Amino acid sequence: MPEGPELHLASLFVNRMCEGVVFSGAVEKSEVSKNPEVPFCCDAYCIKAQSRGKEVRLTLSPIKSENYNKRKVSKDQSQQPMNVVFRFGMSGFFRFTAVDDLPKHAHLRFYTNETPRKVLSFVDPRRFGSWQPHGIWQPDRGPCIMFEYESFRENVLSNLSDKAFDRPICETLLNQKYFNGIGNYLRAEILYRLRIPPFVKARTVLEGLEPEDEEKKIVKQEITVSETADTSKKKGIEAETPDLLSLCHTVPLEVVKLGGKGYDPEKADYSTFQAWLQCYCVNGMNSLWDHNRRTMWFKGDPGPMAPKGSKSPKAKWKIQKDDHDYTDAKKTKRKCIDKAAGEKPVKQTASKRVKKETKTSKPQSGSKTLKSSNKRVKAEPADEIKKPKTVPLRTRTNKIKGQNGEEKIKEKKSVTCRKERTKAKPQRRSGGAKRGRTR
DNA sequence: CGTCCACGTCTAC
DNA sequence: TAGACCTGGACGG
Repeated sequence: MPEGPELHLASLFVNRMCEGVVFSGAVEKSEVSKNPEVPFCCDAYCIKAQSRGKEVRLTLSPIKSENYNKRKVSKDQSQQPMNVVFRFGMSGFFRFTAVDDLPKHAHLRFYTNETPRKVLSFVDPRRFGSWQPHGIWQPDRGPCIMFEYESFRENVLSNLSDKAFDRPICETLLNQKYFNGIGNYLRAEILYRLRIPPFVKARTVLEGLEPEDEEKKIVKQEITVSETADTSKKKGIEAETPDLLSLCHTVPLEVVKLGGKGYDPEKADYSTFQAWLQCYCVNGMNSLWDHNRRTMWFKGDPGPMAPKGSKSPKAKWKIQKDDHDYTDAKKTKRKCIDKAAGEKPVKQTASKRVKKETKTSKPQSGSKTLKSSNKRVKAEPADEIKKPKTVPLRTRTNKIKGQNGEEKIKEKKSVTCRKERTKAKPQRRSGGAKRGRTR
């Protein structure tokens, strides 16, 4: 769930689920996690959450009450609240379940004092996420794009001489020192709204923007289009087009407004988010790897700083957007991709990506299948449903798969590129081997 | 069964 | 500017 909106939704989730709930005992960490233990233990405490950009902070507060902690009242050094700051990596999220339903990959757990007990878990399958006990907002991260808009804007515009702005705008947008909360799907959606070519120098795009941004009332932008149009007519004021920094604020807030649904293909209503996406993973859009080999989705011209010979990664699961068939759009599907890919991909992107050492590590926490293994209902009529649950959008009728198959066109070409993944073989065995590095 | 890809940092050459 | 760090889903053979 990891971009600003998802982190914020996670904080809302925690506050909603934990309101009035009393937690008790020690905080428990999974065996496999390399993150630090959280040295907090209390007979009765509550949990509150707050988000800032791509971080979430939980505050564990001992409950003062004669009912709780009575025996140690004398202990003047009564426990103080503790902050734990989380980063979600690529796959982190919070869950609140019965103890018996502890999710797989629940790496940090807070237990309630109920009976039966329940547990708030930080779940993180890939373990790229992290937490810091006694944590503070990471100092190098800038103001939150959603909830510290004015200082965010100020921070960017007063530092345009920083070499961070020498890079293509799409890469600078991932720099958390200036865009705390923007991630890969947001950069695509934001640039797409303004049709800004992603590989144009960031400074070029940003210089000239007004520091204040006073005239455009952010609130106004949340009104429906028609309404806005109306208003501007009445007042005779031309509704100003939001600039890039304004969209860095409002676009993420749109996702927050979608509610429980952010980027999370596992959720049942993932389709709501999918329907919201206009560019990221949308069929018909172009994509290229940026200089960090992150996929940049865009439409039209990539811009002058596009990595030469960059390939367009093969996207499976592209979203089909036929619904509103405004004019063109549609029919272009896939052709764009071919084009990008076709531009003589100069395999140069060297290779790398070896790995795959099948480690022997066992599924740490319990076996997923245990208890209610039947979770997956599989109600659908087997035979030919194709699994891609992620493609619920209508129109999957004909094309879909077939279109993917289209790769056959230049397949040989792509094949050659792929091929060169030679090199290194897994060294190091799994498990305990590495493990050094603290913090 | 093997390959590729994924919402993000981190840190060694 | 490359990997490293991880698991798992979608696909291809």
